[in-house]
Amino acid sequence: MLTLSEENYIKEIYHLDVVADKGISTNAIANKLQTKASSVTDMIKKLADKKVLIYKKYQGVTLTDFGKKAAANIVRKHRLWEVFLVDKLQFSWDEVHDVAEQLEHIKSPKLIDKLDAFLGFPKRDPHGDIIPDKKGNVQAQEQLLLSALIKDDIGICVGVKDSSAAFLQYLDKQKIALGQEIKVIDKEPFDGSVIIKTQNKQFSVSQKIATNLYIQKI
Amino acid sequence: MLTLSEENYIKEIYHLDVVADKGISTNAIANKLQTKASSVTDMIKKLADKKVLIYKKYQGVTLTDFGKKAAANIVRKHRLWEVFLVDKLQFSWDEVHDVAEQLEHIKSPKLIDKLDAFLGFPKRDPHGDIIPDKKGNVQAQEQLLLSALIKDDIGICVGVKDSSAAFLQYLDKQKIALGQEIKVIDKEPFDGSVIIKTQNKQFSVSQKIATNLYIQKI
DNA sequence: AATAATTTTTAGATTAGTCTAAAAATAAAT
DNA sequence: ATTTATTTTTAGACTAATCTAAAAATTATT
Ligand SMILES: [Mn+2]
Ligand SMILES: [Mn+2]
Ligand SMILES: [Mn+2]
Ligand SMILES: [Mn+2]
Repeated sequence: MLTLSEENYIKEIYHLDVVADKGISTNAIANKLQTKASSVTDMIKKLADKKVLIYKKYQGVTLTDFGKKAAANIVRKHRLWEVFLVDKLQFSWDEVHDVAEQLEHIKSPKLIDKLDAFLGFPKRDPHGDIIPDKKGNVQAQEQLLLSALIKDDIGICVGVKDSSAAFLQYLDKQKIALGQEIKVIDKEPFDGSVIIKTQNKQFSVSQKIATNLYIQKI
Repeated sequence: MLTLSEENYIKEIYHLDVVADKGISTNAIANKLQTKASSVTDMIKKLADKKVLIYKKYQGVTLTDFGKKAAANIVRKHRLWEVFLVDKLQFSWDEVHDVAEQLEHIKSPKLIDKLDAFLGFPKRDPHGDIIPDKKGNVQAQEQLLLSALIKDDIGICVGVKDSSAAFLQYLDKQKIALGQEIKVIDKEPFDGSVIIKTQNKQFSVSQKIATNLYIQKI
């Protein structure tokens, strides 16, 4: 059985694992978890003992298959709870994360199965992130950042890379929601900003916005 | 802010407080929480520092108003989650307690308000226990144990005193559910058993059953 | 290749929550 | 009113999770 702290470490390592291909460094973990490197070293030793990850001194860590499954399950719970909060309890998408951080640690396989069914077996969470299935598998997703599109490309807005409240509230303000169609009218090479058209309105978004919004081309 | 352990102590003391009128003894708490008396002594000192309860050496403890409110809030959360599990996720009433023990510690006032509304502001949990309101007040309830009724009394089954899975499953087997009408046909003084009629069936229940079922006379 | 900078690990402390065993206080029984 | 039994508290120890400061290893730079 994993403790709450162990679960948080595993989940963060899992998220870091998606991008990196080498071992995940002690410092990278410490930054994400807002702890000190020395604390991370202590914890990864414990997690290595528990066969959750492979650790060689100074080489960083990689999750074992067991560790990956455990992590995917926590992510699954986190995202299902986020769907619950938004779909059933009318939370807005910028206020669900902290509560889901707590709910993801509730231990009851039955609860998650029933919640999944109650929600209608959702595929994505309110931020467009894919919900891992019961076995820990994550559906591949062919999506691009808005910044990767070119003039005249059309796509559906399917997710956010940054899911901070600030960014989500910006999107709300601009009436950009997931599921919505977006057309790239033009791009400004100088500052990377993108002129888009959505809901019959045409306006410019900065590069920072464009590199944090996932689009599925159609 | 209270830790998970502190919350569990407070909640148990609150439950013990309802019955006893003197201070709650160290041993009573230790028994309920399955810990040692020495651990309880340590914890109640900490809780006294936090103004949750009054503690005088060897005299047991009593909750302060602040402590009572905190406890009622945990109980409120526990019971609302139980309603959610039964009403929305189709759990049976004998399998919700352990999950609710975890969910009751989720910290988010907004979550509980929204959950309460989502559930239609229930007054009682699946075991017939009154759900404290937001301010920590508990509605008075005029209910008797089945064992306190006499021949020809009629009432509605409104709650259980023992909510162990074993007892709840017994009730399921006998098709005794909350909200149901029960008539006392006769009582056997020798062993305290009670002959009841419900749903057109007439049968005898033991004293143990009769002292664990709450009835509201009509 | 040697030196400097950075990262990672170790050593030692701290806090929360728990335990066992012994001491002290209270309650019960002679 | 003593003695005995029970309850409660204290003293000291343990584990989990964290920290600071120092040592060791790795990486980057001259
Ligand atoms: Mn989230
Ligand atoms: Mn999310
Ligand atoms: Mn319960
Ligand atoms: Mn209940």
